[in-house]
Amino acid sequence: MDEKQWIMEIIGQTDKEYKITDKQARILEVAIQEFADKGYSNTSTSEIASKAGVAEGTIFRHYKTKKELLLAIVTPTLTKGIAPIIERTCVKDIFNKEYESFEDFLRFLLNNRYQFLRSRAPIMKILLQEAAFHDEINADLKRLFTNRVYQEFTKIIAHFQDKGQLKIFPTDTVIRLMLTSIVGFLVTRFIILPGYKWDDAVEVENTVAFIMSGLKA
Amino acid sequence: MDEKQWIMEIIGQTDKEYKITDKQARILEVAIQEFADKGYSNTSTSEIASKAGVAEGTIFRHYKTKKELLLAIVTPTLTKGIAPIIERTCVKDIFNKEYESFEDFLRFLLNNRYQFLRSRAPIMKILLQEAAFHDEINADLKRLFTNRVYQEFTKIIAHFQDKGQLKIFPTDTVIRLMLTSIVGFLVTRFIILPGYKWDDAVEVENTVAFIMSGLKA
DNA sequence: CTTAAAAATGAGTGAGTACTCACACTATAA
DNA sequence: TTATAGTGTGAGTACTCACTCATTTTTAAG
Repeated sequence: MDEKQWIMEIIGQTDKEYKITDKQARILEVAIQEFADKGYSNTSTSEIASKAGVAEGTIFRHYKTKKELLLAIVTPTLTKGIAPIIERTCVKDIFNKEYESFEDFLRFLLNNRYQFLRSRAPIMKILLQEAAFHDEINADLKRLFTNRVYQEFTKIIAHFQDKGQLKIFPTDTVIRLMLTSIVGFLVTRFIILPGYKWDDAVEVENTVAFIMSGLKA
Repeated sequence: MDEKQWIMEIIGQTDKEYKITDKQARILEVAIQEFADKGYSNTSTSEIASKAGVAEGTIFRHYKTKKELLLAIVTPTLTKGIAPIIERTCVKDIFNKEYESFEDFLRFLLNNRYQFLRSRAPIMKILLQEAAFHDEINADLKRLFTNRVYQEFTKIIAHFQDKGQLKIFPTDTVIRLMLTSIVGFLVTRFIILPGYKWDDAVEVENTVAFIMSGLKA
């Protein structure tokens, strides 16, 4: 259920029954695997086809081009993944005063993103790699960041600065330092050194403590 | 002089006169540009040749394969860049007691790496992108990190923990938090948002302060 | 069963790829 | 001048790539 949750995001329907053949699922599975391992450009459609036990033409029945296959894999994790969860789950709760302290918010955010990435590390690797070269991905990424993440974070930081919990620092700098530590942790954990023996709970706690020391009033 | 310092690193000789033709220099220049802009796999040798105003055969006169050209570009920045400066400049000075405080060391390190990357951002982008897929690069990176950076940092941290300046945290965690903030700053500054209007001196100072808050005893 | 639509096939296509090689040019030194 | 070695050339080669399409197989409803 949890392991293949991404496939539902890619298909686009969670509840309704949606036609998806075994072969289509295998194409996606193999494509994600290979794109993450060897890179989009170094993976041929014929290779995806043979490893998925499918004819090459079958890929192009479902996806007009190879790039469309890439975007089908990457876009849901980008849009349904990054933006809404931060907005709805976190921000709403914060202003509903579920979180009394910035530290609680930070802890929730880090755990939440950790859980999200656990089952999507390969897709995220593809996303980070290819964002550099495909304008479609890059534009989406920048738009989502500035319209959602950045705006919401600005509000949250102002909120907790007003409550006297945070240093009065330039907002951009606070966001940079905070995201750098969070993203740095997640990227190190899931992409650079996924094999290292982490005690994840401890690392999360240390990271929260580290960020808080630098930002609290 | 400073802008094309990388070419000396690539040729391998700083002092001695070393034969390098105009065309060879143009090949390197164009290759770096294109690899950084569009990625190694998406850049063809014929394209490099035409943009450098050179016949395609000329590239293969100097570099047996396309990959050899990539490694020629990337290896010097990896070896002559990352490892020795940290080792010689920083570590030596630290144990010569030029740095009384961890904060001074941190400030020096950040400024030093900042200067280093300023003229090598495109090469560093290529390095980070391609390290994921080329074992030659990846192996070098891991070897240099564990044998140099990691070992030296371990000593330095122990040194300042003994002096009572640093929290007694697990060394691995301290290194992770510290490097995450440093690398995060440099990558954001030079690769993700090079066009953003940074006040670099201020950002360096804030980053040093942020790291120190989280690590000092 | 019949039948029609949907899914799947895989040989085929043309464009593009990294790389080669026989030849030409140029510079230096005898 | 001639000899030699390094540099440069670009048409040519074998191959791989993403993508097509006429055909076959599978699915599902009547």
